[in-house]
Amino acid sequence: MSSPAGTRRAPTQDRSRQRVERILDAAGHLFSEKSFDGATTEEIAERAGVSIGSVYQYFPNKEALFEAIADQYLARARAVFERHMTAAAVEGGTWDEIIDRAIDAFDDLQRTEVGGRAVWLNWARSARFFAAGAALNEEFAGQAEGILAMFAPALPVKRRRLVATMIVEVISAMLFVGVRMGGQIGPEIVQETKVLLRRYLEPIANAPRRGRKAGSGGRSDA
Amino acid sequence: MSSPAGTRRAPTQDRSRQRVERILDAAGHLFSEKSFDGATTEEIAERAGVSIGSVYQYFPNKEALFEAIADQYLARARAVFERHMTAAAVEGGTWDEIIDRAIDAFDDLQRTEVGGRAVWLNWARSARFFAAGAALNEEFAGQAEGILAMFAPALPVKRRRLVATMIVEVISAMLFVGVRMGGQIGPEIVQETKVLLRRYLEPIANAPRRGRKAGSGGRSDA
DNA sequence: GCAAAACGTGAGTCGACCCTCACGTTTCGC
DNA sequence: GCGAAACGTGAGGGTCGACTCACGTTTTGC
Repeated sequence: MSSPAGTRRAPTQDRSRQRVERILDAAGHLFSEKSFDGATTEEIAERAGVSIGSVYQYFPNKEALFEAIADQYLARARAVFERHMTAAAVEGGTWDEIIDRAIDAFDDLQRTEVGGRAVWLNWARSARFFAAGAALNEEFAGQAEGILAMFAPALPVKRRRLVATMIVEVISAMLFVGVRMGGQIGPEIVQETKVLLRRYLEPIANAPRRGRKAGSGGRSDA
Repeated sequence: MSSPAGTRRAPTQDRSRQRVERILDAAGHLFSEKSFDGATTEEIAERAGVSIGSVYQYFPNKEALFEAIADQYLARARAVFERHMTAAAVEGGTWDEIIDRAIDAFDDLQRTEVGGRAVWLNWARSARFFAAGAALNEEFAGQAEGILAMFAPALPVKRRRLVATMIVEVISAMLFVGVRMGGQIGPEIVQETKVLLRRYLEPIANAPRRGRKAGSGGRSDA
């Protein structure tokens, strides 16, 4: 994902590394405020307190800026998500707690990471950015599937995929609402999303966690 | 919403009315395939089989094209939605049937109306189009609230608004998935969305329809 | 049939924006 | 301290795309 044609110098000094950070931060803000096409490279440079030439010193073109942001966000999302999930697994959390943690993790991430808004706003647009978005959804759907496999082993594999997709889409929708609302999601929306997913998933698996065989008292979930 | 500054001639002959139709159709397709910024006016004219001059004969600028599409879509959405809802009310449908009908209505609409994809893809982007999107969500949330008032009178007003918002957001998410998938939503996603909403709304109101007092056996729904 | 109005055309204008490059400045290695 | 490498700059080139306008064609009203 790093510049096949038109490679640029990689920053080696501290000064330049900080500048690259500032550029990416400015780009993230502007891409989420005005969309990829709406933001100009000039604006990005200005907001970063840098000349336009400096931007192109490290990024071959405008799209590379977006890709760098998407990569950063993906990495952070992966880390945050995994941290929450393994913590929940190790601490022996209940099903409900897993859901709550997942939603809180994304809420946190969205609240602290500007790149997230930029990515969620722009990834569905043209075929150009489809890759980044598809990677995100694949990533998360895969994680969700893994968790479903743990907590609802009786669920048929094919249906497991569908349920995982629904979970990811609902959470995506919540994040998108955040983008629409200018970056922050109201806490009552977050809370209600937990309710929504709990009720959806309740019939699928409500046993505490492994050991007990799934299906004891649980519905069949056609 | 129709051109305050830079007004253009309104088509009076049949020939020109058909041309305007073709232009809007082409614009709808291109806006949903390549986004508002991605589509050029030249392309739109070409796809409509019309010269660029003809486009500007009836629309003062590119944004006016989008606004016209949004208006058309809003009108059709309102009509389809109301038709389904009043039919359900008159025929004395159950709670579940109302949900199914609502989802089917949107699915239908999205499947037949190109403007829908254009609107859903582009409305959240810049502040320019926020109005159209806000109008849509207001419209639908209001409708949902009305139905909730009918079927779940015990639900506090404040919470009713939140639940209505969640319903609209979930359905929006489904429509957005359709846009991502190139225009069509898989039937299994549609089906699963019904399941999702049914389970979410089940504790809120599952009495058949008025007459019986709400809350008979139903949970309190904190 | 004819004038007038409506309609249709597309080469051309104008501004915006991505990106380059030749030249100046700072940091590094020794 | 000094040469070299890395870094920083911003005016300007080149392209692209929204929009215009002067002129030709079709339809309408009578």
